[in-house]
Amino acid sequence: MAKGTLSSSGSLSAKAPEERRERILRATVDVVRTRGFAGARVSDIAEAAGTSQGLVLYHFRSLAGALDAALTLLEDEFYEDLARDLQEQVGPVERLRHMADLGAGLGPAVGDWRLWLELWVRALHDPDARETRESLDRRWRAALRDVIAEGVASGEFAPIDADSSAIRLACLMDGLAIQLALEDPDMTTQRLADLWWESAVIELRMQP
Amino acid sequence: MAKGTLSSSGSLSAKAPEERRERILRATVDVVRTRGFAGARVSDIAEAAGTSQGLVLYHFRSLAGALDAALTLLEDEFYEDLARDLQEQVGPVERLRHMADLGAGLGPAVGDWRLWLELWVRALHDPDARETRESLDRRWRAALRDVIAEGVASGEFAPIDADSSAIRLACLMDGLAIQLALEDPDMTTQRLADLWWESAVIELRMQP
DNA sequence: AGACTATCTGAATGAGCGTTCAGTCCGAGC
DNA sequence: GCTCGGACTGAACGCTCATTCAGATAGTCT
Repeated sequence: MAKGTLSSSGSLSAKAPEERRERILRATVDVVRTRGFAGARVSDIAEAAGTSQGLVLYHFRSLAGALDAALTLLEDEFYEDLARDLQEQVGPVERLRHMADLGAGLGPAVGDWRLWLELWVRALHDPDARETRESLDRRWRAALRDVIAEGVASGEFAPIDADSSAIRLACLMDGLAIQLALEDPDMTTQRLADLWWESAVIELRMQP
Repeated sequence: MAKGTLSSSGSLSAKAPEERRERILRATVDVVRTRGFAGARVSDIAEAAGTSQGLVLYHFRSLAGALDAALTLLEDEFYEDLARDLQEQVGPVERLRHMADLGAGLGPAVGDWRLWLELWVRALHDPDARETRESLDRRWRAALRDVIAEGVASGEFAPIDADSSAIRLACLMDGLAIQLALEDPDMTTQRLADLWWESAVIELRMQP
C-alpha cells in the first residue's frame, strides 16, 4: 500500500472532517436552492448531507453560520468561475457574447438564479447578505464595464459611456433572469440570451 | 343626529367590522414590507393593526390567509392605479415617460419594490404567489406593449416588434428596481427613471 | 326583556425547531 | 496499554409562534 496520506490507517482521520464539512456546505446550498433561505432547517441540511443535526452545529456555530458560510462559498466560486471563463475568450465581442450565455445559465458559472433571488431578499433584512450581494454585483458590473470599455477602445463598440451601459445591461440581465427563475412561460434560457444580446447590440451599436 | 347609517346607535355595528378587517389588511401589507413574508408574524400584524391576534385569525382563517388576502389587495390596487394613471396621459410618448416615473416610484402607484421582491421569492415556493406575480407582470407588460404599439402605429417609434421591446423594457425595469429596492449606492429613483428612459429612447429609436 | 349571533379578546395549547449536552468512537502520542 | 482530544451522535431542553378555545360584549330580532 502506498503511504501517500499522512496517517497510517487510512485517509479518514485527516481528510474526513474536512470532507464532511464540505459536504454539509454543499448540502446547505442545495437546501437553500430548493427550500429558500427562510425555509432552510438544520434537519434539512443534516439529512441532505447524510449527517446528524449535531454535526452541522458542530462545524458551523449555528444555522445562520452555516447559511453565511454557504453564501461566501458561492461568492468565491462565482468570482473564480467568472474570471476563468472570461479569460478563455478573445476580444470584447466574444466575451460579451459569452456573458450572455453565462447569464442565461448556458455556461457552467453563475449557477442558479433562484439563489440570487433568495440572496436579494435576504439582503433586504440581513446586513451580511447585503454585503455579499453588493460585492457580487460590483464584480459582475465591473467585468461588464471592462469588456465594454475594451470594445469601445478597439472601435468595435460605439463610443458610449461604459459605466451607464454596463449598469443598464447588468440590470437587464437581472430582470430577465428573474423571469427565468420564476419559470415565466414567456422566458427560456435561449430567449434570455437572445434578448440580452439584442439589447447589447443596440446599446453598443455593434456592426453585424 | 343624522340617520344616514343603517344602525341607530352609530356606525359601529355595520361598518366597524369591515373597517377592522381593512385595517388588518393594511397592517399585513406594512408588516410584509418591513419584515418580509418570511418574517411576518401574527403578533406583528395584530400589533400594527391595534387588535388582538385572535381577530386576525378570526377574519382570515390563518396567517397564510391574511398574507394571501394582502397579496390580492395589492394586485387589485396595482391594476386600478395603473389603468387610471395611464388614462390621464395623452399620446404614447407621454404615457411611456410616465411609466418610467411610475416604475421609479415617483408616481403614486406601483408601490414599494421591496414588496415585489418579496412576492417573487414567495412565488418560488408558493403556487398562489406565483399566480399573482404572473398576473401582475402580464398586466404591466401588456400595458407597456400597448403603449409601444400605439407609438409604432403613430410613427413616433420605429417599426420594431412591440412584444420583444415590451418584454425587454419590462425586464430592465425589474432589474433596475432591484438595485433600488436593495439600496444599491449606484441607484436612485431619479437615476432609475433616467436610465430606463434612455434605454426606451434607444430601443424605440425615438426622435428628440 | 330575553335569546341569538357576530365580533372580539387573552390565555392556553401544542407543534416545530434551534441549540445544548452527555456521552460514544477512534486515532495519536506517550 | 493508556490517556487525551477531536469528531460525531441522538436525545432532551426550551423557546417561539400559529392556532384553538372559553368566554365577554354588544347589536338585533321577537
